[in-house]
This record gives sequence, structure tokens and C-alpha cells, in this order.
Amino acid sequence: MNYKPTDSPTTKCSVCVLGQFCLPVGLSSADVIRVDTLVKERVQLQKGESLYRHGDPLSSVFSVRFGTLKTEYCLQDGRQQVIGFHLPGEILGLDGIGDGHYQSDAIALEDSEVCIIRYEAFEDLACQIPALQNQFHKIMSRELTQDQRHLLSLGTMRAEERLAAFLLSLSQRLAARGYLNNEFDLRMSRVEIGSYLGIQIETVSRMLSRFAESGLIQIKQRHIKLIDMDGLYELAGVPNPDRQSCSAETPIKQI
Amino acid sequence: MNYKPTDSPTTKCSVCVLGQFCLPVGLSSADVIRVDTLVKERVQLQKGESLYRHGDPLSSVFSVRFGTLKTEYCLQDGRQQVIGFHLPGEILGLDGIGDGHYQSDAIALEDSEVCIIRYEAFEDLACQIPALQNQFHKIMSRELTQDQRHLLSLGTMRAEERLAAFLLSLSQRLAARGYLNNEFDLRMSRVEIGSYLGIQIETVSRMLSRFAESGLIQIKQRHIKLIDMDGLYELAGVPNPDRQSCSAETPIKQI
DNA sequence: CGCTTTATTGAGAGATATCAATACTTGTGG
DNA sequence: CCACAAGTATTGATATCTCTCAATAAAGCG
Repeated sequence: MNYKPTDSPTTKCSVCVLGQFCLPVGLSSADVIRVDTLVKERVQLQKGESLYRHGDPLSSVFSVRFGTLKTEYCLQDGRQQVIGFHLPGEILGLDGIGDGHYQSDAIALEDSEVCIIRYEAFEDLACQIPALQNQFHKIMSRELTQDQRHLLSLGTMRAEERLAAFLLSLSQRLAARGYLNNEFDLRMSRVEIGSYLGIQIETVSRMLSRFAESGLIQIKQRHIKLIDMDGLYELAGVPNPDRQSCSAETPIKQI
Repeated sequence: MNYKPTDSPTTKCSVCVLGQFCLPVGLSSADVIRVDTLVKERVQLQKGESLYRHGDPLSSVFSVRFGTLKTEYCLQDGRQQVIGFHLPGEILGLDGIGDGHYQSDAIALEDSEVCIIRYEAFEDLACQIPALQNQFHKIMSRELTQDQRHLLSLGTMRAEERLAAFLLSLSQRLAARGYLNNEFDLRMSRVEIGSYLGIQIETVSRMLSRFAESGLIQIKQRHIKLIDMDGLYELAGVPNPDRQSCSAETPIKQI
């Protein structure tokens, strides 16, 4: 293991503000208290530190308490790619369940804190609390869906569209956690964004500059303001979910 | 629903040859008999028929009994992409658990048969049979890993490499099911391969021709022979797992 | 303040897409 | 059984997007 757990029994799921995004969603308060017993430890990570490495045996899954992490995969020839960015309340380590070893590397993008959920204990409890099992399945399923949308982005979209979709997806996830949806700090470098989107850093930079020129965003370093959300959504190929849709009046495509 | 279930009580998990790839892996024979009760129905699909459509409410997950299916996602603007191909023993519909609606379309590539697993009943039983719950988690986790490797392919590999990796992955999955690993029929069209790999059909065709010219494969229509597996593995950026590795003699990369 | 890392911008090269023509398969109906 | 049509695949020529290489600028860090 690369981390050193810190026991901090004062903070528990039952009093954690992230309850509505994390594992305990949909549980009765009595059941959440039983979940408290699962999360005995947390770990502090400094920027750049790894939570686990590919090949490490799976002992736990993790939930981000604060901060941001990335997961990345390596190819034998040394190429590697960022596969996901992980915000508070999101679960990490699920790729290790399949064969008992993590498949990816998880690395903190900023100083972060992560809850440690012993996986064996979790499975035992999930058998006893159907709502907990159900929530876990939902989490895994959404993770699948997110990866599959990411596949769609890498498979069918041009660089510009991928970047717009990425910014909007980040915006939505931040908004769901109570942050501003139109102004935030990018915790990841241009290199990491490019890796995640399957494009080169120079292209990321050019596209961001182009977005800024055309008034879609304002960007200074890693601080970004989304100015024209509708324009970004149009680029990303989806309608703006926040906007009153006029789609009833749009011509209907006959098949 | 787009399918018409056919009740066929004679075939059960407990006697199904796919047991070693499917849901009942790791279960005692007594427990497999309890799983039998989950799978009361099967459905026959003709080539081109859909098992479910995106937006359909989730009622079941599915396991391929024979045949091949594809799943694909749609973008609002009409673009779509094949996200996965599904062989016997693989589970479909997992992307519907997250919000209770399937996110993808599942379509048969050839005449196929699929087992219907009522999802609610499954969750109930999974709470009672820890090994069943554990196996389900492993299946979802492997699905995640597979999608993430696919992301790696779309994000970092060139067309040639993607195609080699695709052929080898198919070969491995077929071999695991007892088929030949070096000679098989592609059940999917060039268009579907291209969509899956994020490249155009013309490029797929050109790359296949190039592989054939350089003696890596022989291909006639959809029938393919993998001639030089090592060469393909090299293209795909991974060592051939079947081959006695000489890697101990390869120079060690210093970090 | 200087060094290292990170990001921006430009010019040219390369891989794949697009457009177009042709060939091959498969299925249908005469 | 053959002819035709519709779908599918191959191959070539050109266009386009993104990568690569290179130089510069800005920011973070000791």
C-alpha cells in the first residue's frame, strides 16, 4: 500500500455531508449507522501521492471525502492514459473487484482525503442491507455509463467537441455537489486533460484559446468561467438540460 | 419491450454449459439450483432484432446463451457508436441499473438466444447467496475494466493498433469459450467494427488488407485466420500471453 | 531571482476522413 | 436458375484534422 491510514473516528458516514452522493444513499438512518462501522479509516493524500497502483491486491474500495483524484491505465510499451477524474462522494477502486487486483493507478491531483471501505466487510454488510447492495449496484452501473459516454466521446467526437463535453460534464458534477456550475478551478493539468480526451496538450491549449476567442469561456490558467453554456452544449452535441427546451418546435426528423 | 419471451423450462443454469462464464461461477450446486428460479424465461432474437432500447425501463438483466449482440449509444445529433460486442455467457443490461432505464440499445448480430434475469428477484437472491453477489460484482467490475481498456485503445492507439487489439481480444474471448482462437467468423460488419474502434469503414478495410498483405492474417469476407499472433500482439502493444516469454532477456527500462 | 515545469502559439508533417468509383454478396422475383 | 437490386466491402485520390517539432511565454518553487 502506498498510503498511511489515519484513524479519525469522529467523522462518520452518518454525519458526513457527502451522504447524498456516496454509498449511503437511500439508507435508513439506522442502516447508515451500520455503514459507519465499515469506514474505520481515512487516508490523507498529498498532491501527486498514489492511493493504489495497478497490480496491488484489492483490499478496499475508496470514497473521496475531499479533493480530486485521477485514475490512469498503462500500456506495456509505456504509453498511459488518464481514464477518470474523481470528485468528492465518488467511489474508487471498483476495477479491482474483477480479479482481486486494481487495474489502474489512482493519484491525487490535489491534497485529498479518502475513506477506506474494507471490501470484504462491505460485501458482508451488503447482504444484510438490501438498500446498500442496491446503491452499490447503482454506483457501479453509473460508472459503466460514464465510461461508455466517454467512449462515445473518444470514438465519434472531434477535439473541440470532446473538450466542450468534458467541461460540461465537469460542470454538472460540480453543480451536483453544490459548487458553482459556471466557474471553477480545473484541478488537472492540460496534459491530464489531453490524456483523458485522447488529444495532445497543444490541441487542448488551442481549443481552449479558440473557445475563449469565440466567447464561450473565459480562462486564466486553471480558473475557468463558462460564459455561453448553450453554445458549449451545442458543440458537445447535446441540448442544455438546464434550459427551457424549445425542441417541441424543432423539425422532427423522419426515419 | 421489443422481445417476445419463450418459456423453456427444460434448460436451466444448473445444466447450462455456460455456467463457467456466466452468473453461477463459484456457486455450490445447491445454490445454482436456487439461481434456476431466477431464469424462468429466455428470448429468441433474430438477426437485427433488439433486446432493449435506450430509455426502456429496466426490468431485467440478460445473459447471452448463444449468438452475438452489440450494444450502441446514440448522440442527440444522430451520431451513434457501437460500445460493445457480447458473446455467450456475458451479461447485458447492466447500464440500466443506475437510473432504472437502459442507456444503450442492444441488438442481435445473428440469431441469438438470451436468458432473462429479473433484476429485482436477482437482488433478493444475491442478498441470500453471498457468492452470487460476489460473482455479480466481479462481472460488473470486469465490464468496467473492459470498457476502460477500450478507452485506452481509442485514446492512445492508431487505427492499425486498435484493429490488432480488437482481433486479439475477440480471439481471447472466443478461446475462453472453447472456440478456436486463431480462426473464426466475424459476426459484425466492417461498419460495426469501425464504429466500435472509432475509425471509418474504409480504414478498417485498408488495415485488414494491409494485415493480410504482411502475412499477419488471412481474411475472406468475415472469415478470418490469425496467422502471426506474435506480430499482432506486438502491434497491439502487449506481449503474447500464450507464448513463452523471452522478456527476461529484453533490456530493462530504467525509470 | 533564476531554474524548472507548465502552457501557449506557429509551421509543417502525417494519419485518417471524405468523396468517388468499382467489385463483390446476398436476397428476391421472374 | 438466372437477373437484378440492395446492401456490403475494397481501393484510389484528395482534404482535413490533429500530431509533431520548435520556439516562446508564463507560472511555480527553491
